[in-house]
Amino acid sequence: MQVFCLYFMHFKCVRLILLQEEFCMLDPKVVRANPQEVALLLSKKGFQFPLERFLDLEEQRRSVQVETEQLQNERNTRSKSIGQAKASGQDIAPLLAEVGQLGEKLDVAKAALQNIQASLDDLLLGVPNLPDASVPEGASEDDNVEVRRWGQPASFDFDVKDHVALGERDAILDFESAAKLTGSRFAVMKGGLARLHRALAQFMLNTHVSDHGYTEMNTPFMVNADSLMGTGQLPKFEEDLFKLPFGDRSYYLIPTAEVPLTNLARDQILEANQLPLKMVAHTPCFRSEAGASGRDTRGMIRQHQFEKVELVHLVEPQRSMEALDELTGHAERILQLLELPYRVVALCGGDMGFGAAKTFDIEVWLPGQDKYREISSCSNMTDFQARRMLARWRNPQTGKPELLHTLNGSGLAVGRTLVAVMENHQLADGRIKVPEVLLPYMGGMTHI
RNA sequence: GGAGGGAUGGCUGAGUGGUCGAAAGCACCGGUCUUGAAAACCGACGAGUCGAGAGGCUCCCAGGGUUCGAAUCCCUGUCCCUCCGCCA
Repeated sequence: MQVFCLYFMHFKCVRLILLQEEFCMLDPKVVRANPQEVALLLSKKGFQFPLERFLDLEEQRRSVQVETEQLQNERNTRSKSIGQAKASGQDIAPLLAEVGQLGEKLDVAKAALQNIQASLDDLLLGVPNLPDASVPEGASEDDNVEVRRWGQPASFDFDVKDHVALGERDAILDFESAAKLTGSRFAVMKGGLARLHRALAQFMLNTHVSDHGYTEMNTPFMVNADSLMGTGQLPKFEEDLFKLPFGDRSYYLIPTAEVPLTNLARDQILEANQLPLKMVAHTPCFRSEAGASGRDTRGMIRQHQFEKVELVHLVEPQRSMEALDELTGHAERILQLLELPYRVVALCGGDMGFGAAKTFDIEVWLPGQDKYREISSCSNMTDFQARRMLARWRNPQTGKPELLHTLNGSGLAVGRTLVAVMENHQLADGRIKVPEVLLPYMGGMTHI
């Protein structure tokens, strides 16, 4: 409780600070106006902003753009006068001669501008979102700050098994078969365990729809490059994705439903009365885990394919930090109903994702590993994704389209939740007790 | 897979080489009227970008091309619709 209060007060301060600071987003204008401050904030995330190069490119862009626009203006004016002369039956030959080399000069200027612009875009697309002022300093997960705990890890009067050992009975969790079918980092589930896995997903989906006011969505599991650009997985993190060549382009398997759900707002202008838009989807997720060889190779914690129930909010900018608390709470509620002890940590700058301004991880207690492990990650992306995908709403106060704020969080990762249920609700004989809230989904099965 | 048609502002939809960033309607916003609201009427009303401002520039699916000048003509691609074939 004490922790909670402290956390809350802290949060209030942060909101105040945010209101004063204009540059809580990665707006080109903002970068231009406060390059030093931006660079400083980004360094909190462990990112070194190429300040010199940016300022240099900006300077070039400015002068070339002015030149180009002047040439265009001249051309437009002259073309217009040719049209008028022609209409009034005058001789236009001398006018045509005058415009002669204007076109060539314009082409040169345009090409130069395009080059500079492309370099600038390249640079800016690779820059992560600015961390919120409340984000703890730090380089790795060791610097994350615990915000609160729920539940008491159970003490067992027998030797606890991890989920891999528990799954060996009758091969209900079968990694060997999966390796035969596909390769490493896949799993086959059987019988009651497969059903429990399905029950978990159904239960989460139902809870978010019925109790938390989300709209259930069903989306494609493959997306195009534009969508991944919008949410920030591309261009920087292509090696984390499964890519499917298709004709002369490629589709990608979604690494999270955040991609299709958030991109629904791409190139849209939403009316204020449509907000907040809260969506939930149950999808498989595919990750190459390129940078994780050797990590979590045992068991179901880190797979190439897993299922997840994902929560996405699209909200007015002023409300986004509030929405992050709400979203995190919705994910937590699933763990509470499943009677799984967990803690919530605020990620430090160095551990945060590319597009996030603020992230809470929820870590569930795993008796088999004797530690808390990530089971959900809830982030406020502020306007970072919205800017990339041009997702906007019409602000009634200004009458103008303005960028939305986007948030997402797992509610929850189904595979990891299954692991947590197995390990936390295991019995001395190696069976698993089905949590009460899942009984309606289990067709009379009380144990597995 | 074959044959056609289409893509224009928040939406519907006109516009086939020269003041077209674009008619009209709807929606939204402001006002008149009303106890209040609705209706009616009047007015404003796309977005981005540069600029202190005046104003400039860009954008009519995307990318190329023709032209002094392209929403409009040509080429390529994407998506949508209709018909035929195939299909869970």
